[in-house]
Amino acid sequence: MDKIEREGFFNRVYEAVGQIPSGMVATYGQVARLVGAPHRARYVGFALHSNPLPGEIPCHRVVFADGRLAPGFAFGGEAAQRELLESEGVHFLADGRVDLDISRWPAGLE
DNA sequence: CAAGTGACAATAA
DNA sequence: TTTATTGCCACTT
Repeated sequence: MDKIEREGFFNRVYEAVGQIPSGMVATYGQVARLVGAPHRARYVGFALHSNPLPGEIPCHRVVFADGRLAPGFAFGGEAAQRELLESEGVHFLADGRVDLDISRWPAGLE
């Protein structure tokens, strides 16, 4: 937890996302806050896109504040992501959104 | 060096 | 209620 701060705020995002357990999802804003960037939500997603670090960064576990996914993700679409998250054990709403009420990773953060 | 861009979030209409 | 716009701040060109 000390070596992470190299020069990239990105690396912190990677760490935070990498700590998301299966069956859980974190929102960009939450990850941003965890890395110490309450208003850098945009950049959190940018970090994942810029440097996917395949295998180290479960981007599919990161969703919008509404529990929604990006309108044109990379895995093949939001639908593919839904399947993937369901496979992890994440609950979904009828609206196609993640059930942040239970699948929210920083449970108890507040 | 300056301007543009971007997997979001919050507020306004 | 949903849709549109603005603001954020670091990285890219």
